[in-house]
Amino acid sequence: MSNVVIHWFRQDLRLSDNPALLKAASQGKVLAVYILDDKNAGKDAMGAASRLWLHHSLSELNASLGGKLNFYSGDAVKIIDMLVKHHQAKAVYWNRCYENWRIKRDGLIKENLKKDEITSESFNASLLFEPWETLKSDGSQYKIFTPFFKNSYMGSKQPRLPLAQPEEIELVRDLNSDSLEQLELLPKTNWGSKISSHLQSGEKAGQLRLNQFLDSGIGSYKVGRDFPSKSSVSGLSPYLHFGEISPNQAWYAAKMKNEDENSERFCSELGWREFSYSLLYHFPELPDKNWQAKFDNFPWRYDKELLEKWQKGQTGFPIIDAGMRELWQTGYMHNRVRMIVASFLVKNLLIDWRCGAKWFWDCLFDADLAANSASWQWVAGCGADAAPYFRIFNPITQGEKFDPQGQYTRRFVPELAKLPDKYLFAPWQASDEILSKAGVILGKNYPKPIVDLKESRKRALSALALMSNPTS
DNA sequence: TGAAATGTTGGGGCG
DNA sequence: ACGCCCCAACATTTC
Repeated sequence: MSNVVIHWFRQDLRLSDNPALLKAASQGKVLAVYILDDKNAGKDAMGAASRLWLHHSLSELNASLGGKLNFYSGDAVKIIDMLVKHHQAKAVYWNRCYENWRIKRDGLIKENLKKDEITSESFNASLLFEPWETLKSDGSQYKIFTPFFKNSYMGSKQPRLPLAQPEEIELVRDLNSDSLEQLELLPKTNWGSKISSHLQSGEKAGQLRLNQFLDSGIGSYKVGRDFPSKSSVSGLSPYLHFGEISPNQAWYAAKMKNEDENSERFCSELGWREFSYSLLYHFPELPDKNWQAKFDNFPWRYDKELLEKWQKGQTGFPIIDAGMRELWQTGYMHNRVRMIVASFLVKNLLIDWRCGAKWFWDCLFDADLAANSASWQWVAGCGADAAPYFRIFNPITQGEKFDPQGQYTRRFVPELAKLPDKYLFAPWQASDEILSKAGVILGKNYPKPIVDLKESRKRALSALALMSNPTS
């Protein structure tokens, strides 16, 4: 047997605070691999934006490994087996993932390795606490966020402190591996080249983003995070998703910076990420099935035309269109706006939350099965600790409240840039004179609203009320 | 991590 | 000075 061990990179595309890599580096020569496994992912295979981000992230990781990262594409079960045999590896190390398809696949791989008497060990590198560590005292999972977070994250138990990166990794190359380009992660459309300018992936970029957030964002996080034109949010979601930084690094960096309401709020947002993972782990069908079964017969309306108008940012509601265009153009959407556009799709258009989740899955750099599924279910009202069915955002009010000067909306809906603030979020209410002065022709260079807010709100309320209480 | 409808209060105009 | 109406402004309830 050789002195080769395998470190299998997955959602841990970093060198620092990487328990499995640290272990591997201490055990022998390391064959570092990344496997693009669309076969086992099936319907949960990555979307276009994720792949683009991943491509550049892998490129960065490869560079930091001196070009010695090995790429493969295909069924990881077969590829790991092949690699172990070919290199006579004595051990395989990786950090755990929590999507159902990955859990199943990794379990199978672990079994196979055990049969062949090859050491394998997995670690936690993606969560502050794993789903089986955050159970209630009776062994069941938390269904409400506040006690989940309070008892699991604000008690005596502290998350693991971040680990240093291995001092030295002796890397070995597999000359039969693919090149990064052969994974074909880059989009072939020209959407890809435009959106690439909004992308800074990799561990270094993640650390930089974290430091920028600590310097200029976190100080006003609690209030500022609701305003899409401010840069108070962390912007860390894609880095956390791909493991370019760890939640432990973010958690302790925030706590070290300050222990005030702002850092507390940021940590609780990390908590929501953990809550989503807990939900996904204990209810693997979270991406496909209503967490609350009473929604199973809800009369969603499938309207392709309306769905497409929402996707393209042509709904006639400026704050909605701004958000949807931000998503398409930048691979990102501000959290407050995500809630507004999601509420609009699900409640005003009565379109199934899964249609929205699917679009986000394809368009977001930070697309994350746990967070995306849990958040859509939260907005739709069918999730755990979800928004009550009667909470329906008014896109006019929300725009006025959270983008009062309209910088955000004007940036992504430039055809309305000259409208005065007063009418920016409801252009159809402006007089012909004001509209023409601003160069706006409704139905021509900006759409008329695709639904009546008041009517659609009423329609949603009665449908949801009927579902909640079908007898009355 | 809402919004709209409804209820209450209090100041000002006015006969 | 008084009652009455109007209507913000705020509070409470309901969906």
